[in-house]
Amino acid sequence: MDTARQLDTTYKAQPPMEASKPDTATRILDVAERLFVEHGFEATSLRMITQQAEVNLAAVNYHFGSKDALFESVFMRRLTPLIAACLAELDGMEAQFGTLTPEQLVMAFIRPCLALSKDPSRGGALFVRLLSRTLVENHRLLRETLSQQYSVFVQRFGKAFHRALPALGQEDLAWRMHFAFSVMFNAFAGNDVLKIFVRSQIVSARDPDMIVKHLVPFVVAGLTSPPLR
Amino acid sequence: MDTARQLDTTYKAQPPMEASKPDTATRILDVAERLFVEHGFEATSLRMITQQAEVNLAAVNYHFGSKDALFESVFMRRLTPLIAACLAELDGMEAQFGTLTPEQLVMAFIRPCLALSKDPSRGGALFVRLLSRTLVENHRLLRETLSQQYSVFVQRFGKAFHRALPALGQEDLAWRMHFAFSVMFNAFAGNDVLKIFVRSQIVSARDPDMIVKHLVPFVVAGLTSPPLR
DNA sequence: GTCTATACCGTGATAGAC
DNA sequence: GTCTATCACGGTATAGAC
Repeated sequence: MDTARQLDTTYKAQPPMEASKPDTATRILDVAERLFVEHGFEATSLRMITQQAEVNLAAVNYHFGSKDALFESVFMRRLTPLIAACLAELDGMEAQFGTLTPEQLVMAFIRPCLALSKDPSRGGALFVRLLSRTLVENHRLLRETLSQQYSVFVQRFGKAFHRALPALGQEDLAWRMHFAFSVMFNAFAGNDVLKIFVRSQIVSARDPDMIVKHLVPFVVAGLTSPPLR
Repeated sequence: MDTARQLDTTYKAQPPMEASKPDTATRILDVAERLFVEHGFEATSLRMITQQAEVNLAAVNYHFGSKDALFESVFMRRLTPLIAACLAELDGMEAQFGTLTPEQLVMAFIRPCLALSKDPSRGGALFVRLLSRTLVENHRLLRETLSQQYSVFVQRFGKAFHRALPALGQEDLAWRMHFAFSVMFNAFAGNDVLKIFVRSQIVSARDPDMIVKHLVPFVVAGLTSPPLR
């Protein structure tokens, strides 16, 4: 078919009615992303993915190697730019303000997350949920890949936090960063820990701006409380 | 075999060398608990469980109905007493001190968790990890069961928090409780959000007392920060 | 290089004999 | 209560078509 089009370009160079299909690998990624978000990793079968993507079952293993590797690809396609955006935001704010306040630091991380959650073309709010949930759940598939690729992120933010909170010792600071990112990832994951027990209409509001409005003061208060001892 | 023993009780009423085996259902529960903690739910097959428990494969479905229901049983065997212990702790402290401080409230929840994590006969630290991780991950298997059975827990603690933090509005309070329990469950889950990125020897310390020492001030600071607006 | 059809083995579940 | 046999479905590997 491609050769035919090349030979006779007058005969519809692009099929007019048929929406220009992305290539096989991209179709798989798009469908897999949606299904992983909707049903979770385990509950999504390769046969569901390949059927909706209109590709052969074996195409997944050909292009990605395994279901695990496919998940990693789906995940990294979004996370890599997000991490870069966070680092850029941090650099930009430090260039503008010098040493940042804890609140500014928290916002340097949160703002790109908010932007991503409002951009449907990059997965939108649903993907932020998948992303956060995967980080919170400490997914076996991502432990090695992430620690190799994104140690810069923690080192960079770690230094910034150390400058913003000079009164804290190394150990104290490490714990607080750990807790702070726990809350933030959990908030974006949208898993209402308390809604498991009782339906709380208030907290289950999915509006990201609403989350941030309450989240930031909580985290900043925890970070800036008096040093231990 | 049972009939033989009943007819001739002189012939070893209890086999002497053989350690008295718990019944089938209990053996399944014990082995399943250990394997679920070690390998996770999906990675643990019924064939692994029944083999180590020395029971037939079909015994699981006979006694529990399904793998999902087995997980629920494993889980509830530990969670039900834990919830009861938290409520008892709260009642006891209120009887002693009247209206509690936010720190006392947090401790009313944390102390029973600590006790459980130090009791190997009830699953110990490993089970607390499974429990917290399951809550954090918002496991599909537990959503309905939990919200039905344990709404008392949130209602009871909600009232106590409301009395301890009278300056906060309903909405503000709900968010802060949500964040507070997020951090606490996450801490006990032992999923170091930051260790995903970089190996932090400091935070990865699994000593529960160490966790609490840093966790409580962080949570209390977040809870007691000035009301919004 | 890409894609397809198909076979393989492990999984959870279940019916029916004992 | 327990066991055997069998089922449909899961991820994966591979041989071969284009």
